[in-house]
Amino acid sequence: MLPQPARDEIRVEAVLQALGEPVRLQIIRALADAPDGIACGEIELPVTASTRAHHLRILREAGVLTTHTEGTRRISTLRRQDLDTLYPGLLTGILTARQ
Amino acid sequence: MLPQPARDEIRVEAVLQALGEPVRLQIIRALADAPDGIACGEIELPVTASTRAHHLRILREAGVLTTHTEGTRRISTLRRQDLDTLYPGLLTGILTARQ
DNA sequence: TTACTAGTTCGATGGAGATCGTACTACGAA
DNA sequence: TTCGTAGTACGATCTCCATCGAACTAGTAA
Repeated sequence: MLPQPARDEIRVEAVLQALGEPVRLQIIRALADAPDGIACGEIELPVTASTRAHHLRILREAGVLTTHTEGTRRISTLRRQDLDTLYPGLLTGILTARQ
Repeated sequence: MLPQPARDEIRVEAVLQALGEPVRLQIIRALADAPDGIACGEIELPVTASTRAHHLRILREAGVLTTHTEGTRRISTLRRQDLDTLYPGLLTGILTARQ
């Protein structure tokens, strides 16, 4: 598992800043549809692989998602329980807002 | 009342981007403590008046707060009901996260 | 009128960060 | 081993935006 903040190290400023970017919001929505996680490359995004890796790092370091390795692939999963515990309703509020 | 988006014009991207900035989050927290609104100048912020006005405009145009004029003062209020309707739990999630 | 106060707008600046290409690592298959 | 694939790290660039000072508007008071 790649380095990430513990639940009590997650700061709401970092979470909101991480979510306030269109590409990263797209990633979050893709992850929300994949409860068992998804490989980075499988998310359709209008950016190159290196930019994608950059955004995933931001999200991971903010505590929004967790990443573990399976062979050459890296599976990312929403830290839904941690976020729901810290900020009840936040994630749901964002995800249900999908038009 | 200053120009602001109607409830159905509020976009979650704009809201999250507006909230993902430390000074603006500080403003939101001050507003949350003042249900009847508060004059911009009364919020303690580590920025000049013009920067303050800039942030308030961002928040207003995103649909997070509403502003009306009382004499020379501009009173800002959280659009709590609109936000709760659109993104139930989001605001509460953020505000209860205050350390 | 004049003066003061509250706040906005404008233009400029500086810094942060989104983006990319390239080089790199790590794993799996042939 | 060699090759291909998945993904990351680094350095450079470029755009966005937070910030400021200065000028401006509008209301209030003397």
